Amino acid sequence: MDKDTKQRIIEAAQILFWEKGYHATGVAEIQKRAEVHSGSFYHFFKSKEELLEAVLEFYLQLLYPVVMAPSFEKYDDPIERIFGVLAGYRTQLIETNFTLGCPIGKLASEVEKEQVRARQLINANFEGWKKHIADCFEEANIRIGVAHNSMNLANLTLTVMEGSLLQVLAEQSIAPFDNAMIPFREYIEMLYKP
Amino acid sequence: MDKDTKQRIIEAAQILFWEKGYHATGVAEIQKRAEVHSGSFYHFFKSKEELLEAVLEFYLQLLYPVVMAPSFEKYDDPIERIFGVLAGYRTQLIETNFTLGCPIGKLASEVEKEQVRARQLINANFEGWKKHIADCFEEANIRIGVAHNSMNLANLTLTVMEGSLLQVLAEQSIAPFDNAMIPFREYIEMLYKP
DNA sequence: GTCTATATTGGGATAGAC
DNA sequence: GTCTATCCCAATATAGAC
Repeated sequence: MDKDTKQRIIEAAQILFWEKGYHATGVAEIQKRAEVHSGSFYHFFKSKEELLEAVLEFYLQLLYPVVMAPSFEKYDDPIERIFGVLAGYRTQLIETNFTLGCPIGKLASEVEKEQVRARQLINANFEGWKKHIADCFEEANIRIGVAHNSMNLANLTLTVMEGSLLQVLAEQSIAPFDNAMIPFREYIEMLYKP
Repeated sequence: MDKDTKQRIIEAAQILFWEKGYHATGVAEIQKRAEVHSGSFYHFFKSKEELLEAVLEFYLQLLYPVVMAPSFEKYDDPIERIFGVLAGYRTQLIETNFTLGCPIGKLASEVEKEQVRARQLINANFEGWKKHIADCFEEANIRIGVAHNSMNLANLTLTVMEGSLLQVLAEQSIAPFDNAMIPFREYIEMLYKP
């Protein structure tokens, strides 16, 4: 059975915003991809911005099952889980020939201060991401019997991920990601295997 | 004496692209800010994209004198020079109430694959930035008598800077920057003071 | 809820006099 | 090199029948 119309629009917008960005994607293009006409579109969303908010809410739903779960199910070790999540972004970049990085990061750089709700949702996505990663660091603390600030480490992890993805997309090469991972991993291992 | 028209256009575009981004800035807005009419604008630039390229070339000129020099002149120690450059971004964020981050990073996230020349110029800016920072790491190697991969460390530095700025602008708080700096600095000091 | 047709604005860009 | 006026199209959004 077909997904309902509203969800088809959200998913069409999601992929287009991810590929090209919010401003560069036209409503007409979203309608075409979703196979929906203008009347239906504006029946569900009163504006493009409202659709953006729906997309960001959808990302919030996808965060655990799509971003975290594959790595969390593959690995038991909490540190491996973290690097597994990062490896997921790496794979995505390679498989899409350096087209798809982090969709939240992309939108974060385009959303303006006035778009209050969209900003809140971007922050909720970042916070959720960091929370899942911080939980891993926390578990590593417990297992290994040390005490590092797990939320700060999660913050650094997101920082390294976003910063290297920006360069990967600019350079169209995986090198900045791999080159950042080496010292980042070295640092984390130093903390947990002193 | 007034700056010439072409330069006034470039500088108007530079600040607007920095504040709002490339897509969100209209040519009419640039003309107004530069106090130039449409005829003059298109006398100098055949398109908005060509102007973007001129702005990126201008950034290449500003890289050393504006971004690097203030810190390089303030500090003699190469590692302090690096953190001084990073502190410059921090100051800019605070003083502009979290409006102005890294202009190249902002443009990097908006420019599409097809904008070949603009992409090259973005990469040239990133490469130049990393080269200056790598030179500092290299000098630290020599002074301290160790051997770390200075270009990889410069890559990590840019990564941490860009990744944390993205979060700072999203959250409208300096915390992600400061929280990333702590472990980053700890890592660098560990390399050079083992 | 969906369709076609259309309103309306603003975008980038051009024409041609001066 | 600069001015005013304007073109052209794409953009978001709406109207109203079905």
